[in-house]
Amino acid sequence: MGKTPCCEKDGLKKGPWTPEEDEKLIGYIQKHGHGRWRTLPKNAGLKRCGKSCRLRWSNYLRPDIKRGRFSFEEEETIIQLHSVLGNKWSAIAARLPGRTDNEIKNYWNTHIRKRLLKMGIDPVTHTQRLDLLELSSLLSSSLYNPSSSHQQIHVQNLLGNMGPLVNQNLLNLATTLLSYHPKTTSTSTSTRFNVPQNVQEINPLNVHQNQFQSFQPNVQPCTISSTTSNTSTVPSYLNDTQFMQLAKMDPLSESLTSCTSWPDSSLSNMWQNSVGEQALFTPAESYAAMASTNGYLDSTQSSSIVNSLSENQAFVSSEVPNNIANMSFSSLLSTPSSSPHNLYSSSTTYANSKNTTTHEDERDSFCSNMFLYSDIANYGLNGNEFV
DNA sequence: AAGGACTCCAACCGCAAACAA
DNA sequence: ATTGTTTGCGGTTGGAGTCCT
Repeated sequence: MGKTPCCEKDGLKKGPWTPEEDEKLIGYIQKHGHGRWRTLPKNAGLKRCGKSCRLRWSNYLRPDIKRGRFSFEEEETIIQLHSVLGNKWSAIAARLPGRTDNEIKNYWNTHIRKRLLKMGIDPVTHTQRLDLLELSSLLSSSLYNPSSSHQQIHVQNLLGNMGPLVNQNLLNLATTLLSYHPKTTSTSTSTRFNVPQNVQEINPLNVHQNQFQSFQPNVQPCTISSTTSNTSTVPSYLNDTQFMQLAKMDPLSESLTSCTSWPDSSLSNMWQNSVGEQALFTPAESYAAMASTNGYLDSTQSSSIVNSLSENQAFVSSEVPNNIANMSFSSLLSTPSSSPHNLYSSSTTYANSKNTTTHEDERDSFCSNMFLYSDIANYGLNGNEFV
């Protein structure tokens, strides 16, 4: 099945197209249609190969091509489709009217891919990068296991290997956590940690709820507004301790994952004190986040939950001060150390960000939220089931 | 102001599937 | 069924434009 390369004949032009060539090509196709691409250039008076003409037409000159920057909706579609289709650019392009596979491919490689890497998301698998999960787990266990000096070395090696993907905030935090172990120091909680100022500004709950809901309308965020919510599905016989015990025994149990509000207990107070009045997490999700950092779970349970929670995982525990509790792991990933990371903030809710939030900044936030919930979509579960 | 580094994207290349004879 | 041709696709490259020092 030989193939004679159509472009190897002498005298055929390569490289950028001139306006005159474009004109000739457009004129010919409008008059005759493209017909056979191989014979087109000769008929149209172009010193180009048919392949080059086809590419120029389909990627640039076609009248139905939409030019200009990608909209949020288009970006959302690309990411969503890529998580299902992979690098099937033509299949993705078929779902985006006016966009070409080449354009989408370029946009993915130059913008989206980099942004995902920045957020610690593997652009191939669309999941949290394993090395970062491992770091998360190690940091957590180092916090609550004073004898894990070998793990501290491991963490430091890991940080070293991650190179440019780790920003100064993460290094500072890791150093701080490893230096000031809560169980090995006798200082008060308030002085135990030396968290960089800009880290304290990160609030994982300032998400774009509208975007989230439009992306995954069947998932309803759980709002914890009252400790005695009458929407509670927690069995009424469960008190604080029993809730914790049940969660400890079987954190993925149906009775817990179906909880939409807290038992009437100090648990909810603790959680709300940590994250504020409006929380997007169910009690079970919140518990899982706390339990995984408190070491209540074994490694399998922990990693399962951390995987499920994805971006939602927060370093929350009664022993961790609020400024750390409010911080999601991914929010520490590589960003210019001179500017606060606004991964979870909108331009209107981020109190300490500059008012001149850029389009790219908004996309960062938008993107992160989409991935947060595209994982849920992948599991085919609703918000209360995915713990 | 200069030039080196970096980014972005149009265009190219090679492969394989689809089609035609 | 076989062989040659066309088309489509995804990865890669080159160079223009921009940024940084």
